Amino acid sequence: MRKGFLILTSVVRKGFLTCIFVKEADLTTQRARGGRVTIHDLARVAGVSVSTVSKALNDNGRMAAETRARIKRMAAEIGFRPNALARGLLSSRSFTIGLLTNDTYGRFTLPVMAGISDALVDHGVSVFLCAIEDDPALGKVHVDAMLDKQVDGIIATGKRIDRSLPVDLAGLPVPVVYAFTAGASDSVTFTADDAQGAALATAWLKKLGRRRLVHITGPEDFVSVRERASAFASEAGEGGSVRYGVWSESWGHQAVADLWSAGGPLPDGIFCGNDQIARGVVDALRERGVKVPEDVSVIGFDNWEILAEQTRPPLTTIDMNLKELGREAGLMVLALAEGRPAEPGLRKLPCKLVVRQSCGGAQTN
Amino acid sequence: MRKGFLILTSVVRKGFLTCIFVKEADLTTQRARGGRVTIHDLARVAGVSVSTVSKALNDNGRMAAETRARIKRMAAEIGFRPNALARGLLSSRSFTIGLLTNDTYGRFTLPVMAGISDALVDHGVSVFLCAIEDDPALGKVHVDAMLDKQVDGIIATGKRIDRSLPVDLAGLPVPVVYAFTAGASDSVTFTADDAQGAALATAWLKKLGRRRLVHITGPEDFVSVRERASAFASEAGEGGSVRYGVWSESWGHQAVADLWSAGGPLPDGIFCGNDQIARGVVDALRERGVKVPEDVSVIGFDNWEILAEQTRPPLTTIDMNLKELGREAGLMVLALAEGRPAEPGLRKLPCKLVVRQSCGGAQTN
DNA sequence: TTGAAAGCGGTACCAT
DNA sequence: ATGGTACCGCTTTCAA
Repeated sequence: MRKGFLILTSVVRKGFLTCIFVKEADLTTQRARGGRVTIHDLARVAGVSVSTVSKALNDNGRMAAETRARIKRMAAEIGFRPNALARGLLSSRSFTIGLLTNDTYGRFTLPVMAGISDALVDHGVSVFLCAIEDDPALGKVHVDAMLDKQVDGIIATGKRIDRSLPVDLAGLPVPVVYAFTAGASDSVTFTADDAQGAALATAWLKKLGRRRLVHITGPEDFVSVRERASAFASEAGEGGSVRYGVWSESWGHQAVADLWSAGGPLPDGIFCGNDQIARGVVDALRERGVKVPEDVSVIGFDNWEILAEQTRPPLTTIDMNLKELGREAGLMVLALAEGRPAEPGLRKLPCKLVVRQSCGGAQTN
Repeated sequence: MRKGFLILTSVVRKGFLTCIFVKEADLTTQRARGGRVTIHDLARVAGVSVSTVSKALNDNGRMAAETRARIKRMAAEIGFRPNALARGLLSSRSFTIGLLTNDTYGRFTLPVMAGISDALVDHGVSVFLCAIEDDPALGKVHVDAMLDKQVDGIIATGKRIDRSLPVDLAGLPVPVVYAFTAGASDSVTFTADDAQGAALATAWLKKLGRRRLVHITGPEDFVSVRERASAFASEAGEGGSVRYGVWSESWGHQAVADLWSAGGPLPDGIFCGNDQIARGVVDALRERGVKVPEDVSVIGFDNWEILAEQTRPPLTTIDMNLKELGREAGLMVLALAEGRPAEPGLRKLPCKLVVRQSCGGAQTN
């Protein structure tokens, strides 16, 4: 079949090929190798050599503008798309990166992923997803697979900045960027600016006239908990107190019970370490007849929309801009993969305030 | 550098190479091309031809067992890993599949992804993640990118079985499998068995002695809502009534308010269309002093753990086995990619009951 | 302005 | 039992 095809096209060489012949050739070839048109097919159809086609499509080399245009038009007509594997073999660039994560639940990873993918798709880069739980063996398998597939770089993401993934990513032949997980000191790591976010939240409570502030948060062994707590403390001043616990609604409930039964002065502003705790706090307050936001302002952290929006009243909270963080991480691996230099170290990206109704203020409607 | 290296190794040909030389060669080569050792390097180091190396490592062709072992040992020593791009170029198999999803929030997609990745990593297959929101242009870009990268197949996942992704996946040169999204009738589609799940839930309520049953669920235009409702109706018999609404906590609240103010006989068992609704129902009941599970049993759907476990009391619910669904979808594309035939059509995978405390019964502790 | 040929890193067939 | 060689699809000198 290939032979007959050759004779056919050689008769109609030099651009006199009609559209009908193109279609036929296209169909014939497609059938032959599963729908893929190669540059050779295109060259035959266009009546030029493969090198000319290559140069025409990549806008390099010099040639008659008319020839280039004709080849491009034909390429579009027969739906030619270059094989990225072959191209990658030559260029040592696969336009592929690997995303390693241990965040199975995905509350943090998903927005980050979306940002990465979003930033990279414009550059023709695809993302391998590797969920490794906390299994070092699985991690190694995935890393090896990625390297075999010649990824241009790797992004490692996790749930907290003070723990590292259970795989060793040092000394890899490709750049590695970390997001929300501890990375090597000579590489770039992204995280949210916990201190700034906590300061933002606390300042908002103060701006609304709240003075007796409490911070109900997660386990003290999280570095982000400590950073937020310390920013809260310095922003809240004398009146502020911090209660450490766990990342759950029930802890929010319990903390409210503790506070209200302690007999001291009651808080009028509560900054919670995450939206789950805030949800528990708001529910507990409602159950004791304390009005939110009239009597007490409550502010969360994470802007976990599905939770924040369904809380009664909807939660004012801090958003860590995870998608943006993902974008930056994506652009960073890309830059490193292309050899552009970057300053190693930890980069803290600013958080933003999302105003709903649990604090009162701007949008109490 | 390469030249010197060649001379060095040719002196020590035929397997007399010491470990020290191997290391040196390894390092030299690594530096030369970014940490990657090729089969040619290995061949030189082992003092054999590339074809012999290839056969040795792939366990085909015949050769002295000792030679094979020696080559394998050296490969391991110098950390040789075949370039998957080159391999894929020859075999037309990239050991890569694409995962297309519009489930940005990821509650459904994540477990499915985990299952797919889990099933495929054992087969050396990696997964491209493509989040396309509901943007047809973005979808096309991702599909084209995947095809360029010669994926062996595509899995399309979504949030509901009665809507399709905003991208045309028909006539692609690779097999496409659908999960939780509408697919072409000549391809394989996986979904949870909504009717079976609903029947399971209803039967559980009946088994616990509940007789006045209500089903509070989502919008009637979801086919899964209708399937669950109809299975509920036939299992519940005369006593059962269905209330359609939206997928939110607030709807759960409101439905309870409606029921309790309607003045009719009050239900003693409520089957909710998802865990969010169930959460709203449970909260609303508690607020009106109705005891769960003593007075009313409530059962959810989805087993969204973070929500189900934090509800007071924790929700008994239906789990759609999404991870298993992902596994099956993964194995299915793999099978199709390898040319193994499969019966096209819709495959409904069974749901399972997860007993917590909101219904009473087995684990009321 | 265009084309032939080498080569990226492997695999497979056919000699030896 | 082992090696030479062609080739997968594309890019890139270098000649014509």
